[in-house]
Amino acid sequence: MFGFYGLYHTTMDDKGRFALPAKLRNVVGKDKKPLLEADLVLTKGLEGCLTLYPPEEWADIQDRLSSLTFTRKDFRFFGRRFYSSAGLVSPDRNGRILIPSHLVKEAALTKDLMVIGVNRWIEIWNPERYQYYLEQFSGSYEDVAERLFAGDERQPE
Amino acid sequence: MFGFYGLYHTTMDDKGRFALPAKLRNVVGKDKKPLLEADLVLTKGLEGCLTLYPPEEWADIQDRLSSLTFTRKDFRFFGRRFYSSAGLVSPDRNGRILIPSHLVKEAALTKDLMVIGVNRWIEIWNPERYQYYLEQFSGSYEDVAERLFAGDERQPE
DNA sequence: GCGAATTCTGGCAAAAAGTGGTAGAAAGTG
DNA sequence: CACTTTCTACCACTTTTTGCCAGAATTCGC
Repeated sequence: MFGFYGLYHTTMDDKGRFALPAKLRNVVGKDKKPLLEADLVLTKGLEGCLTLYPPEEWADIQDRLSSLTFTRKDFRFFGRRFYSSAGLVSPDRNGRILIPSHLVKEAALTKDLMVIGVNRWIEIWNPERYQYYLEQFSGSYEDVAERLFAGDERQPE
Repeated sequence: MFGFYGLYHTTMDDKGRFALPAKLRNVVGKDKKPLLEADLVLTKGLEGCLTLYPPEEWADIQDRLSSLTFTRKDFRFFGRRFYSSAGLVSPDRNGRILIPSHLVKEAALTKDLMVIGVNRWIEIWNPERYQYYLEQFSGSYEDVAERLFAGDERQPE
């Protein structure tokens, strides 16, 4: 029912902190509690962004990853990469989050940030990188929509 | 729910001690007790790193290994190599750990260390070696991720 | 359009983490 | 057995981090 929506522009200060946009901060779950209350997990996302997960969503991801066996080389690689680029963060009294410096580097973040709500999680992008990402896929928004809903008998609500 | 995350850069002094990054030191289990309280097991890991296990995780590994039969040549080899390079260590009052000198050699450690959290354990790397390891696999992060999450058909609520 | 409330931002101060060194204990050696 | 050397635990200082406060700016409601 509820989720994170929207696209926001914000800035990171010289300590690596950024203010979580209020619209995202106040999103609540079904228990009416803010989703971004205490401990969140910030991690390297796909296509070069950072992803911010609320606790429930993170637990879900960990469950799925726990089935990976570390006797396989590629899973070891993914595990190292994935967990080493994750970090527990929590908003301070002013709703700001400190981004670990190695993640700042991974996502090539500078002063200006783009923050987007993607339903169950939040993504943080370098605006230029996001722009570039969008351009690569430009024109295919409608195509993807059609493919996604192909064979889906339900009508959009 | 939570484990060891993140990537840290630290140094080893001339006695072979290194300060465990605070973010790793303070990780707690579900019983709210620090995972790295007393005795930890440090051992030769895969791909040329060292691995630091909290007690529970080590017990788990021991269980799994003990089910392997020692009548097989390769298991005997692995057992000898694995257990002989393991050692009990514990952080001093300042959160530093002394690395046994033979492990320093095994992992080709010098003054600068890279410490990463890999969920259930911690790995210690020679930074150059880790860099080299990453480069060997570069590009496969997104691939592995897609394979992992392939077949995930959940619809938004 | 104005006032009130909320959100944002820079800076500071207390607390925590990191670092080097030293003294006491244990181990090794003649 | 006594002496020397190595090892280990702890102490004290420095640096960094982090949580918090106060003022500025913006948004929202009336």
